[in-house]
Amino acid sequence: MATMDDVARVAGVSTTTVSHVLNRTRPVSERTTDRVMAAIEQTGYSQNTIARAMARGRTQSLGLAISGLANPYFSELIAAVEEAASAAQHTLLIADTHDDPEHELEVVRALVERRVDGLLLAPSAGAPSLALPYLAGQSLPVVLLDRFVDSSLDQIGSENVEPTAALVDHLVACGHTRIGFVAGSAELSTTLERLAGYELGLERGGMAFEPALIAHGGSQRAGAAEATRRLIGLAEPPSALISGNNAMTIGVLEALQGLGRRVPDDIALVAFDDFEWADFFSPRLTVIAQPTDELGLRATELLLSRLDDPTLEPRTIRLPATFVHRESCGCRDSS
Amino acid sequence: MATMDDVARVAGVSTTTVSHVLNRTRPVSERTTDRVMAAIEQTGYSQNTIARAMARGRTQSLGLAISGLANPYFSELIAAVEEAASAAQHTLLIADTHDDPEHELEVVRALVERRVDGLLLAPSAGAPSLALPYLAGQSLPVVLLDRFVDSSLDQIGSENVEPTAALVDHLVACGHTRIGFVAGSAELSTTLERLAGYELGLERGGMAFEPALIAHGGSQRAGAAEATRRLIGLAEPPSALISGNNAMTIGVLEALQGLGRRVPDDIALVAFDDFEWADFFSPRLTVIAQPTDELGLRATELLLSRLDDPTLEPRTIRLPATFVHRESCGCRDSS
DNA sequence: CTGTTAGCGCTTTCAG
DNA sequence: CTGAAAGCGCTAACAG
Repeated sequence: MATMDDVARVAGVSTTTVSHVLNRTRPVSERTTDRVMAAIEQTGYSQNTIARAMARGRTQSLGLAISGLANPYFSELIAAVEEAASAAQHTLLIADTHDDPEHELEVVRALVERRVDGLLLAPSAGAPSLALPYLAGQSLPVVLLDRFVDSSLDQIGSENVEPTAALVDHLVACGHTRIGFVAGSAELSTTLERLAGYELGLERGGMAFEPALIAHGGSQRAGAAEATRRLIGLAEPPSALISGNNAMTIGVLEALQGLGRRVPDDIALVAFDDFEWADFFSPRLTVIAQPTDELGLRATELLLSRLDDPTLEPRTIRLPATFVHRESCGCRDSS
Repeated sequence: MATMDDVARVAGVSTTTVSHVLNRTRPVSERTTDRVMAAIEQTGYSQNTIARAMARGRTQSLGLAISGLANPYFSELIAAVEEAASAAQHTLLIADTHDDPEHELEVVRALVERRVDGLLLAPSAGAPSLALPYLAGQSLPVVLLDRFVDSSLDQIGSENVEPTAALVDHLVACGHTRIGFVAGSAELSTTLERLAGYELGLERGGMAFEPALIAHGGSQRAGAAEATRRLIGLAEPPSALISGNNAMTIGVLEALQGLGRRVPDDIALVAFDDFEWADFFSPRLTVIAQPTDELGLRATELLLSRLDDPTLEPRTIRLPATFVHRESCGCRDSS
């Protein structure tokens, strides 16, 4: 594979000059430029990012470590981050943490070893004891995504409390009095906040908080199915369910179908997180939609700005999420 | 950030030795090993993949260039490839071609510039005139995924003809006589093959082939919605529809809903490609499911084997796809 | 069992 | 407007 030296030789100039025409980093006469371009063409030269990174001390790449790459929420996030990154001339390296602290540490380490210039991380519940301490020793710009765990770092995510409360408000308005909540992993800040929103909604609706109506679904599909079965198996089962995130929503529906309960005829269901296809399948889910595009864009901007100026004060940003009214709540009003 | 020299200095050995203990690439006394490990700990040393790649002439990474990262079919593929790659100690660099020849060339070039050791590519329709010729000049091991375009390269994908014919067979068995087909981009091999399967099924069912019943949906959701409207608008509209891939299936349903046609009551629908959640939403889609996991695994093995031995003859592999009977076909039989 | 040394392919002073 | 030369941090002969 042709190197810069090959190009220089063919063009009859120094590698310095080749480098400068490639990077437009100092004026080069038109004649020389042409010769170099011709030589590049002729040799089929292709830049070597590795060597360049080595010489410059930065890779012009960003790392993105999240869980469940296939999760539609994260897919949209990836697309947005990728776009923002490449607009700023950065490549994106993506890794899946599997939401497991050990694995997370491993992939974060891999990203560091690849010398990404900055890192976007959706921290797992165990991050504060593994990945984050590791990162603290690496002097690498980091922004935390989705979940809030360390205010000494830049963090960005959605509003959780009020939107979840809005879900409850709506169900209450629909006449429900027993509302079950399929919650995520208890260690995640999002879970805690959505639970707080659930309680807030209950309170606003003048309803008693009943611990038995909360079932932990572990943020994953299987756990949510399990949790749903527990809720439905209650002596006084809920007449409406709230699912804490999109992966769990699939699990809830799976369980409901297994139990022969139809949505919304037999039971109402609303959820946190939207699906791209939610309008075209039934039950048509009433949900809270996160502003994933903006989340990805702003997160990347946050990171890039810190690369620019590492002395910036840590920032925490909350973006609003919106209520999308469809039919799984079983009401006809547009509350 | 600590370098190997720092570690060597602290441990009181040469960098050579540090390198060798890190890579287990030649015996080192236990005592020395311990000193080195301690020094690594103490300095917080983290390997530098960039420098290592530079010195070794390979990056221990593979590139994956596909379109529609969010597409569930590709998401599963990514997961499988990633797993196989990391099992073989390779990092995966993922890029989205957007199924656009120009953009594809750009991302393929970016991957080459990052010096991936090998490349997995789901070629766009225009690949033979841009990305492939470029790659031909790069002496980089490549395997083509999903779509077949160049038998001088390794290629792997699913069976398309017979499975699509099976979809038709089933609809015929359900009593349908006018079956519409929402086809993908006309330049893709998958589209051609699925069309061939459609015709084959028609023929086996003793039905006339009617060009008007084929509408090109451009492989994307929007185009498929459009195509569906054309089909439904026919003087003699079809009583059953076949969608050529998962992105288009969403578009078909979108259009059908807009037209107030219910599946399967007003019209039957079957599709190529399965969805993870297809069992829990209605219409419950009857589909052909591709063996995405195996596709990803085998594709990666193909690539790794070629890295091992570049002289191998090019191989073309077809994997079977399976019929999954649910309810959108509107029949109760389990044909 | 360990160290010396010569690069890998590029960027970037410093000098003309 | 152009070049020489010194690295960037690591690996891998080669030598002991």
